[in-house]
Amino acid sequence: MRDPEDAAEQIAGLLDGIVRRQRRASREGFGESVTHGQFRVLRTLDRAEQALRLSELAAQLGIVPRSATSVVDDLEAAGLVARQPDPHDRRATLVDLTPDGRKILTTLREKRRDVMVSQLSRLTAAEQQTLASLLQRLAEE
Amino acid sequence: MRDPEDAAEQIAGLLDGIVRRQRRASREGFGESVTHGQFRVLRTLDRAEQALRLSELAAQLGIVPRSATSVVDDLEAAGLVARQPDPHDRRATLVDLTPDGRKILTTLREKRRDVMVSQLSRLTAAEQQTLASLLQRLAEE
DNA sequence: CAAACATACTGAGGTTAACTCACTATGAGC
DNA sequence: GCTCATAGTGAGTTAACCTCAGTATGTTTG
Repeated sequence: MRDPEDAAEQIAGLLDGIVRRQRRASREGFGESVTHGQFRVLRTLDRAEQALRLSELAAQLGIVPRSATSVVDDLEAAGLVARQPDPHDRRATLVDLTPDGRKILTTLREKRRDVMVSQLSRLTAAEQQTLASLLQRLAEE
Repeated sequence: MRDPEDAAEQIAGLLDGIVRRQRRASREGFGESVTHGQFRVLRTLDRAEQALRLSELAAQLGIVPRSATSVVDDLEAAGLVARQPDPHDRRATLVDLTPDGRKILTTLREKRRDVMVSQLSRLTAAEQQTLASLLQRLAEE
């Protein structure tokens, strides 16, 4: 066989394929409501449990601040997040979930979980646990 | 109440983050030469070990044929793949790697492997093996 | 065997999720 | 008070997808 893919190559390819499929399924599942990128913002804000500066939000998402501005624009127009000035720094704006945003996030999480279930059900609970912890270590900074 | 992410949610998020980071690193690593999408085409053709119809290529990539056309256009312009008419069906075109394409693929694989090494080195060889096999099962149709 | 249907590719144009570069407003250090 | 750094955004670009419609060719069938 020609030049077999080594472990790194193979894992990279598998990750890529799985995420690709999962992403597509999410898009269908989410329907018109919210894009994947918007979902990531909602989830990040929820996890923060407080309003975040736009730049801090961007950092947590791993994107540049300018990109976060656009996503927040759309979410704000949809009434799912709100901007407010940072009282301590007039350059900064704080972004937080609105009640509507919080509500829709719950729904989306359920949909996304449903989407993953068909794939994940091929693994036992113990295997899922193992997978999660391995991925966790991969994901660390 | 804030409903901790269950296993599916958590795994989905981790996969997403890892691939995002890996993709960005690849982009930097690949430099000007070839995009991620183009790399996927080269890899698929190489794995096939023969020329593929454009539609078959698209199917293996999990994209619609129209999208494959564009990637192949660019790769052909760069001299990394070649189109030739299918002798058995004048509607179809066969796509195959050129020697240049094959050569660059080797280089790219090395770069991509390097990119993953820093992440993957956090796992032992045995853990990498486990991870690969779990992902393999997730990735099955 | 011609009409109807199916398949293979591509032109035109749109979307998502990023990016850079350059700008304004504000804050901080000397 | 001047200089430099930081926060956000306008303008414009890119990659990687998508759909819809069109042309050319193959397949089936009445």
